[in-house]
Amino acid sequence: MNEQVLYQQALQILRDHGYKLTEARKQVLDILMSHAEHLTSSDILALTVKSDANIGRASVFRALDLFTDLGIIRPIYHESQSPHYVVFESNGHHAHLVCRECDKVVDLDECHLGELLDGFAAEHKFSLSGHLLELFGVCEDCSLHK
Amino acid sequence: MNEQVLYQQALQILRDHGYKLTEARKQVLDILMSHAEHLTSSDILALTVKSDANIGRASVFRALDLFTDLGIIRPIYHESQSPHYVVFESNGHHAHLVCRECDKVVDLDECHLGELLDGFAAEHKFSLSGHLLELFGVCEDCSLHK
DNA sequence: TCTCTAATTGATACTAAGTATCAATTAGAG
DNA sequence: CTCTAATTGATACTTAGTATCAATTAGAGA
Ligand SMILES: [Mn+2]
Ligand SMILES: [Mn+2]
Ligand SMILES: [Zn+2]
Ligand SMILES: [Zn+2]
Repeated sequence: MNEQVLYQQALQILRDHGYKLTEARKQVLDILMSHAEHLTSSDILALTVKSDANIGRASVFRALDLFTDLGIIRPIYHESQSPHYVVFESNGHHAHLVCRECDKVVDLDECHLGELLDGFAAEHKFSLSGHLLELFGVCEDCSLHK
Repeated sequence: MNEQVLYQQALQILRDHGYKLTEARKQVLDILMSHAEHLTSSDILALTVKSDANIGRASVFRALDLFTDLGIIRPIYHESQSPHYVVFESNGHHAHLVCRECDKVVDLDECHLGELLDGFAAEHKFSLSGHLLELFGVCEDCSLHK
């Protein structure tokens, strides 16, 4: 999906939840959306400071936490490094092939769960050994208690 | 699956890769296997020291890294806490329902990807908004280069 | 069972990711 | 334009995780 569209959608999510569209948040969003790679918080911090030296480190971490809470991004954890951030498509999908040897991460677009395991693995010449699937949503308790 | 079996399987994986079955590793493994919850590294460190005060902090972290490399466990990242560790079944499966409001995590046994999205969500009264699927294996390059 | 050594360990000091605090600034409602 | 609650940047701090290194040990081989 177009990064400009994702960026606008994210701004809308912030507005919808009553958060202010501050310079720091826009800068961090912009960096997240304009990098296809999975950036670490340190990467993001460095890039943000580089593009606007006035932005403080705490605000960058605060933005990442906020975007994560809002489901715009998600930290993932590969190796023992610090977390990398993944931008969700607006359909909330994100699928990876992760190599256990070299930690290469291949993004899978348009995942259709049914055919996934065999189909994508074959397509990318991966030999699979396992998977972790996380479904995000709202539980019954939380739906009721508000 | 039986925790005793998982424990023995893990020991076998260590042996198969030529790692020594040291007291520190066995203690950490034991704690991982005997707790169904998702423990953080701090939890695991505290429990290990509690059950054997001779074990050093570095060895606990080293064991977690090693087990992760070997695919026995996997760190997951919810909220901005430090990572929690997940023990993989021997089939390499692990699936969660994660509530975006309260961060509750529900384990899904026996996931069959096809029916998952709708079936499990309905069963657990979750309203889904997205998912992250990670397939682990070995990429073509790594298969060839060794 | 004993020997030998590479692998591993625990203790310790260190690094750096992430957080708490707080006075100063600002988005944006009215 | 005014006003104020939300947010910020600077800074100090906490703490998860790591690097180092001399001491110990698992377990292969004799
Ligand atoms: Mn990705
Ligand atoms: Mn689980
Ligand atoms: Zn690879
Ligand atoms: Zn909930």
